[in-house]
Amino acid sequence: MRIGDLSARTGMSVRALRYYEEQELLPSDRSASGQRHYDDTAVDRVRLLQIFYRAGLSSTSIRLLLPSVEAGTAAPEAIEHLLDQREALESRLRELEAAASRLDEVITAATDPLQRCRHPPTAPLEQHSTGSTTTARDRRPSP
Amino acid sequence: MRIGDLSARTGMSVRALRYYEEQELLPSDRSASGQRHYDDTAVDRVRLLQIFYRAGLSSTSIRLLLPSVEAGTAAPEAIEHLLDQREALESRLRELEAAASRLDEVITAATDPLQRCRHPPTAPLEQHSTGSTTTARDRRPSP
DNA sequence: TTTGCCTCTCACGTCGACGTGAGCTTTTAC
DNA sequence: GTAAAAGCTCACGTCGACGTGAGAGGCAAA
Repeated sequence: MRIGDLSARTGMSVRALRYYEEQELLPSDRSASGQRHYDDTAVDRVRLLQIFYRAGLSSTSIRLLLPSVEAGTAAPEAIEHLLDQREALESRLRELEAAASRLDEVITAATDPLQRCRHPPTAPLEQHSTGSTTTARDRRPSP
Repeated sequence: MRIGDLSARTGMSVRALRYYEEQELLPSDRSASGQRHYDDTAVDRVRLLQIFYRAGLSSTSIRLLLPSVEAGTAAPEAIEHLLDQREALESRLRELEAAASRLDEVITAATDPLQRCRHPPTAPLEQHSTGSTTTARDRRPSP
């Protein structure tokens, strides 16, 4: 398939796909006239790239990660990097949970029809309960 | 306190604090000569801002959120925005979990000393088990 | 008053993942 | 055979949260 087909099948722009190749994340065969050609595995590759990009990883990190992910194994230095990235993801997860927790407090207070008691309206920097983050979801009024 | 003190107490750069004021997120009193002065509540405010910034919210979103968070309640349109941001956080959480899950697979396979059976080395785009994300953590060898 | 640190306001620089033409060649459809 | 559609390579633009001087003024101690 050519780049337009890959774009259609992955939802990524043609520009993005060329950018991935430039970053050595998405190799391509070239026809005699220079056009890029991909096989079906490229679709999965692009989706894998998107998983990492959307998680906030940089091109460089992904480039370091890819061989291990593809091979299903890793050299010792690669493992170090894997663990570093895993820890970074974990701390970003906790940051997101902290923000979600704050939003949940406000949403709960703002959508509670009974307006319970008179808590101090905003307890500054409350110890975030290390529990789950499933507090004030799905409260959007059904229209 | 002046801006240097606030910087020291929050860990944020002086430039960042001025930027927050520019974004109407951190008001300040000004002395006759134009220097910024803050009271103690500013420390909590900055920390709250960081919670949202680190979660990936934009200045604009935070500006819309802040009144509700401070007041502990919200107008109907504000509630809409609260729910939008909450949903955005949720989907970003899921993206992070997807990436973490992929890394865990690789880490497990790469650090497992027994190299279990002969799974296909990389199952392309496996259905991510909707369960928790606590699979292959804390495997870093104690040095 | 001088030293030294802090603060002020412009205002340009950065970095990363693409967007967006410009100008040209290749492939496809009729 | 020709025109539209798709591809190619530069190469500059973008956006957001600050970093980084430049140049000038403010403030407490000696």
